Amino acid sequence: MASGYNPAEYESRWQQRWIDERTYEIDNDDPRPSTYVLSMYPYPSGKAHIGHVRNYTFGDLLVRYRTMNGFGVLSPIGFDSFGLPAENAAIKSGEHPRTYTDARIEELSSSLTKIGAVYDWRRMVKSHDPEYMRWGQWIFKQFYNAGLAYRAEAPVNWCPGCKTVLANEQVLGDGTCERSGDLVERVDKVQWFYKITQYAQELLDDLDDLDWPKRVKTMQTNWIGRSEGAEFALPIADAEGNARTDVPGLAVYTTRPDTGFGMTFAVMAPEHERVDELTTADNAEAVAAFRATVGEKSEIDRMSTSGPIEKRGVDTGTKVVNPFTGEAIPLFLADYVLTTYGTGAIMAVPAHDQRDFEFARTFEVPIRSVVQPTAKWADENQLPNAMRPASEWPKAFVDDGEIVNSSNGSLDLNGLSVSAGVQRATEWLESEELGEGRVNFRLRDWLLSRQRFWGCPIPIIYCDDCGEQLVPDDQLPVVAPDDVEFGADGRSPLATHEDFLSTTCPECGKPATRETDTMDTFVDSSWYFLRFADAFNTDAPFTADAAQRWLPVDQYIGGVEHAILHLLYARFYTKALADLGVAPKELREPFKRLFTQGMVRMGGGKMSKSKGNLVAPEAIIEEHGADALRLAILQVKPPAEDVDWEDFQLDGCSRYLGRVWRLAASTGDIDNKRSGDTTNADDEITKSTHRLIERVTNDLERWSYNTAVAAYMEFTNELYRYVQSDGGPHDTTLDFAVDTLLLLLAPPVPHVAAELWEMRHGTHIHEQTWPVADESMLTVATETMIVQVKGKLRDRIEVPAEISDADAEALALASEKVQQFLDGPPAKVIVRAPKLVNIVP
RNA sequence: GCCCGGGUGGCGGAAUGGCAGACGCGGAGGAUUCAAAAUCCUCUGUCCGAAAGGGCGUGUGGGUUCAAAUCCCACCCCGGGCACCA
Repeated sequence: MASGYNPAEYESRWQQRWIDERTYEIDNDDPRPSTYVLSMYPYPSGKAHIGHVRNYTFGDLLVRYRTMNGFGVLSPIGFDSFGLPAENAAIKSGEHPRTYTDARIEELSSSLTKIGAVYDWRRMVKSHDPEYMRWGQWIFKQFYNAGLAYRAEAPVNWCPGCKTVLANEQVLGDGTCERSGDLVERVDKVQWFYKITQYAQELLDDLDDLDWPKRVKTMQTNWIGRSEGAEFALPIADAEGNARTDVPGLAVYTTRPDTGFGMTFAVMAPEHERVDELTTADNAEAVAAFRATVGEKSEIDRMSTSGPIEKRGVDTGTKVVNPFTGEAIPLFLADYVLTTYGTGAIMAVPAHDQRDFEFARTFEVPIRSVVQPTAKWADENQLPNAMRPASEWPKAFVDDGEIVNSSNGSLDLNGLSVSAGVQRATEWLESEELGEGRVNFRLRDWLLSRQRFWGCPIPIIYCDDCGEQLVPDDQLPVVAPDDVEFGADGRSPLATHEDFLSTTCPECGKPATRETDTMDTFVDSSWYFLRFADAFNTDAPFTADAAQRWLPVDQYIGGVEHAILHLLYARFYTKALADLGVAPKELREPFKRLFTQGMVRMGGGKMSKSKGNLVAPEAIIEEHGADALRLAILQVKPPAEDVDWEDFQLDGCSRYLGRVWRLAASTGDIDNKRSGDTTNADDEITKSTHRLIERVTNDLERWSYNTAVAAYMEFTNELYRYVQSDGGPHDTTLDFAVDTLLLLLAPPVPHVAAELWEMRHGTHIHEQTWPVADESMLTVATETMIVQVKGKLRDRIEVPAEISDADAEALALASEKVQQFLDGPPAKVIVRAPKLVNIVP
């Protein structure tokens, strides 16, 4: 036997060879069919932890597999290198974020190399690279000129910990900042926005054609939140309850115009712009008091339903007219109506909306049923008689039912279903010129400005005379100065840096000031995958031709935590760039296929730097080798699932690679090898080899890496038995089996496969072609036919693979074991030759 | 509350209507060795049985089917997302 498996001897040597020999560098004129495999570029936090290793192992396996399949694979890597941690480090230590970040990139790059991941490093993109910033700012300008970037005052999310505003997408469900965990405050501020809402419908529609995990698509669908309904005006009532014509009505939005006859009050958001106008003198004091309490509340308090409901609304004293019934109804303010959605005012139908129901109960507004509850619903709610008045219901009836009590001189909804009622009521509103059908989205525009230093500056200059001006192209990139001091107060030093601030107006040449806000780092990650396609271009962010050559990304790999942040923004950017003619017109989506891998946990919890439970791969690689670590990652669990570090089986994987090593390194020394004609046993090995090719190829294609590892192990076990068998192995049969195994192992464990292949052949395994199974070798001579009696296994019989149904049935019925369970001729026999016969007595 | 996943040995998991538990970990036994490590081989769901063999078994309860971990209905539990969005 050859010397043992010793990865330390050769792993770094192969890593260096892949770089020196430019094995995975690829040019845009490469003649091979192209494919683009991309793992989400990492935030450079320093040395890799085991979670990184898992993510980048999956991508690397695919790059190597596709390369062996004859593709010219674009496999780039970059770093999402702007962001708060570098700035926080600067505040703490005084080290400039750039030097800090460059050092972290160095560490992470080195880690990636040590796990055997291969990239075209020439194409590296770093967010903080001035050349990348130049084009990022240039793109901002195109968006600005197209009306897709604008500045506006709006209620925004302010994180007191990060001292910056956040996008809606960065505020967690509990109202805290996704980064610092601080409670986010709502403040009015002038900020920069991208008009992502312009693409809401397309972002929704195009999800259909993406080969993405269903749950990610669902999350985006929910986030975009399309709803169909009607927008119409409630006339303001005069003292007699008649509609005034001298003031415009109050616009409301509803998805249930079918329940218009059940509207017994209306509600405005406390921040609604017409509150003062529509409050009576008598109620002004109460309204002012109410608005003050709402203003004090945090978003969380406001969202919680635990507070006393009587504190959550106030009567304006004004009445509006329900256009369906002609009745004058009260107008309230309530904190459950949001100013940012729809028109900021609603028609309230307490019988058929739970929030309206609770509000009406407290404020003693009539509850009028206009949809007949179903008997089932009445039953579930202990209402023996569904006809009881709605005021006695325990809750609102919101399901489909038959519309009742709903007619006036020109509209009759009675007897219709909810959906038919919605349609008829909308048509009526339109014909009466009261309103129209309308689609609303939950999605808001993307707030992109950040009051931070370590980000890409927004290329805007403010001039007292000329107003907002774009920085001219020849002055790009706008780069933050180096001579800055980070104070302990956490504010961006940009805002107070005189040399940075003062500039001249590009229009009139007079003194002017720069915008000091920087862009959200999600802007940087919204087009880096396009830059990779043309990374050396100094005249443009990329050419449409280069983008056409590589995009969309054929396989994108990353964490599900980006489902509605990065993955939505990148889709918007791609669509906008295509419409602006920067990217190819046809490029509507950036990522054709998406795979979301699970994360690595520790002790059941998330691994994180702050918890101090990161597992560093270095020590593991030293002890077991990078290949064993990669194999353990693949073997332990399906790649889409979260995994606990405790479940990794490094010893087992190490042991397995040792078995492969001894088998492949020693086949020349086996002394009982035969030549010449092959025996049945030899032919079975050859067939198994072909079956392995088939199995592994299928498993790699369907991301079933854990079963692929099982297949390697099973086959290796079979080869061990074969080598040790009485007859001994046949020389070419064994060589074929071992060589094939090595080829199939090359993507998951690239170093050991390369080393063994070179020992055996003197060539480079990663330049070999992926083996193809011979169809004719996948057939077997005999099958084990299972015989069931009434679905229970009673016997197994070896039968020829091409046995007829009749023969199979006869054989099964003749079985002694089967006979024991039969007392007479069977009632029915199901035959699926050659796999199964099921006898029903 | 709504929307997605998921629930299988001591553990990670396999099985896309047809032999439940592949493969690995852990465990037991054996070979090799002066001994050990390493390595190699065998066994390992559960109950009854000396064995042959048989019963039971994929969260729970029903159903469809010759046949269900797999499909359908109801429920329980775990994980994730969204959540006053009118």
